[in-house]
Amino acid sequence: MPELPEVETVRIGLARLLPERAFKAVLSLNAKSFPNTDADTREFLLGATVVDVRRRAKVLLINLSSQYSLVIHLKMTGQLVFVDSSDVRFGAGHPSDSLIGKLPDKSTRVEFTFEDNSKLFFNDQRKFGWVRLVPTAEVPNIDFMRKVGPEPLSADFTAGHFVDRLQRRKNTTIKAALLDQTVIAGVGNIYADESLWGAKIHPATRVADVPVPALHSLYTELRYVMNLAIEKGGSSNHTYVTAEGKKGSYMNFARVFRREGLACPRCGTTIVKLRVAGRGTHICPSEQVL
DNA sequence: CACTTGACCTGTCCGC
DNA sequence: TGCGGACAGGTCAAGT
Repeated sequence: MPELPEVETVRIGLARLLPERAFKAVLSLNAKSFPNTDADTREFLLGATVVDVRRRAKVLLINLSSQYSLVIHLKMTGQLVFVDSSDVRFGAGHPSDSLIGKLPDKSTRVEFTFEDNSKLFFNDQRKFGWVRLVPTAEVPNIDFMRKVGPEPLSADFTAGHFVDRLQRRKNTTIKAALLDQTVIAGVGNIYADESLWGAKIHPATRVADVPVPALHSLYTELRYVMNLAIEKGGSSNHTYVTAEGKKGSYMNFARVFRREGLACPRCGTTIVKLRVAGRGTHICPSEQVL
């Protein structure tokens, strides 16, 4: 799923497209994706306008004029795609790899319609993702929000904070610690592998056994790959698309992720895939050793 | 408390 | 072609 850079890319798109639009209708096609309780929806969603669109970790927050917020987690296969009113009616004229003009489809779980007849589709093949309507003041009290760690790209997040927080998980592997959302927010499988390759750390290394200078290098590499990925519109392996229904291009810049059998860009050794922390994991076996 | 594993779903790919 | 199993960008609950 969308990791921090993908969610941030969607946020940037929605922040450009949604503010000041007013909700006119909502259709929930899967109760687990959006448990639409008619009374609340009618009172706090319909007629409300979008104030702004924010992100915390991998969660999107669409703040409404009603003092409620749509809280959205895309999990593995979620998509939020905005379709303008002219495209809702005509659809054609878009590139064949664009979803615009093809929605709703069989993965559509929620369909929002605005007063001007433009639409926002929540698509999610695997149904792990969710949309909730929550009082804005209650958002910080959601379990996930209380437990989630600091934003790795924020200006005040230092290498010192990064090292301190990772070392709280000293007996697990460095990859499991990176993926733990309570340690650092927003890191997922792609950028864990990419940053560990950058810092030349084997993902299965016990946190306590990673030298502090290597953790400092990991901090720099993680911020580098995540910023680069945001610049490239995220990584599209399979289902991920931006709010405009377009794919991101970071996978063209990936050094190890999903590149097993290909050459390491630094030393030419063949990249291998293994399993660490229950996840598919990609490394250069010459440069990342236990 | 720290850590690991399976469950949640649908779709695709790979080997027989 | 069909069928079973493994796997896919994330989190939880339940287990040790």
